[in-house]
Amino acid sequence: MPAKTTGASDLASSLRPALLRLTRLVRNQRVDTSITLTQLSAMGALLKHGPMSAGELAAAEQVQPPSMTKVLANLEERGLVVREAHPTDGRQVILDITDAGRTLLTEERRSRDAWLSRRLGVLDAEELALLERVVPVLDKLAEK
Amino acid sequence: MPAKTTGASDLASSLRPALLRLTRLVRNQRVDTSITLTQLSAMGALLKHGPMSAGELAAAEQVQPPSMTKVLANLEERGLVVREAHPTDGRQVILDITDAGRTLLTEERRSRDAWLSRRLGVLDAEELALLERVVPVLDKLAEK
DNA sequence: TATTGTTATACTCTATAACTATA
DNA sequence: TATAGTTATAGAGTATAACAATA
Repeated sequence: MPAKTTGASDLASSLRPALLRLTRLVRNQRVDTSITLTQLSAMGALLKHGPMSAGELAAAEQVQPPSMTKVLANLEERGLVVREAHPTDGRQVILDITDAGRTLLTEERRSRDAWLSRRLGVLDAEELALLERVVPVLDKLAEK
Repeated sequence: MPAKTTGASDLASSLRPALLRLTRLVRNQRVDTSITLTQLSAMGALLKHGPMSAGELAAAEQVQPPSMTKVLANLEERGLVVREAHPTDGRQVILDITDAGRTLLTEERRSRDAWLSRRLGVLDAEELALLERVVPVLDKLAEK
C-alpha cells in the first residue's frame, strides 16, 4: 500500500509549516551576505525566462510591483541587470540580466548549492528522486 | 524510465527558488490578519509536540531565540500560549498552547486550508500523491 | 563559567496608498 | 480613464550583540 491518501485539507495543513521552516533554513544560509535570496531569485527568473517587464517579473516572483522596484533598483545599481525601454509602450520597462549578473548568479549558486547539497545528503536515493519530481509540482502550485 | 536523475546540485538550484515563491504565496494568504503564519506555526509545533522550552521551540521552528521571544510575547499577551516554570531549572521557560490557542489554531487552519486546498485543485491525482509523500522529506530536510 | 532567555537595536522583505507618466 | 511603474511609508520577520538570571 503506497502512500495512504489523506484529504487535501490535511495535506495543506502539513505542507504549510514544512515550507515555512525549510525556507527559513534556506534563506538564512547566506553564503555571501552581499546578495540576498530574493535578489538571486529575481535574477534567476530573468536568466531562465529571458527579458521581461518589471510587472511580469513581479508576478513571476509572487511579489507586488513596489517590492520588485526595490529589488531591481539594487540590482541595477550593481550592474547585475539593465533596464531597457519597451519598443512601443513608453510606460513599460524591460529588464535583462547582464553578463556580470550571469557570472555572479553562477558563482552564488555554486556556493549555495554546496550547502544545500550537503543538507540533501541526509536523504536516501528514494527521497532524493521524490524531491526531484516534486519541484515542477511546487512551481505549478506557485504559478497561480 | 522514471525521473531522469539530475545531480544534487541541479536539484538544489531548482528547489531553492521554488520554495521561495511558493512560501511567499502561502504567507501572503492572510485569511485573518490578526495572526501571522509565523505565530500559527509556533502554536502548531506546541500542539503537535507538546509543551517545550523556548529554546527548543526556537530550534524546532528554525529561528533564533530572540525571534521566538517576540513571537511568544505576542501569543502570551493574547492568551494563546502560557509560560510555566521549569520544575527544576529556573532559567528555562516551558510553553504550552491554551484552549483558546487550540480553538484559534483550528479555525485558522480551516480557513487557510480552504484556500490552499483550492490551490491544490490545479494538481492532478498523481501530483497530489507525490506532494503528500514529499512533506515528510521536507520536514526531514529542515530538521537539521 | 556555561546556559537560558530577554532586551536593545537594526536590517531585510514585503505590503498598501498615493503619485507620475504614458496609453 | 486605465495601466505600468515609482515613491513614500509602515509593519512583519528576523538577526546579532549585550545583558540578566540561574545552573
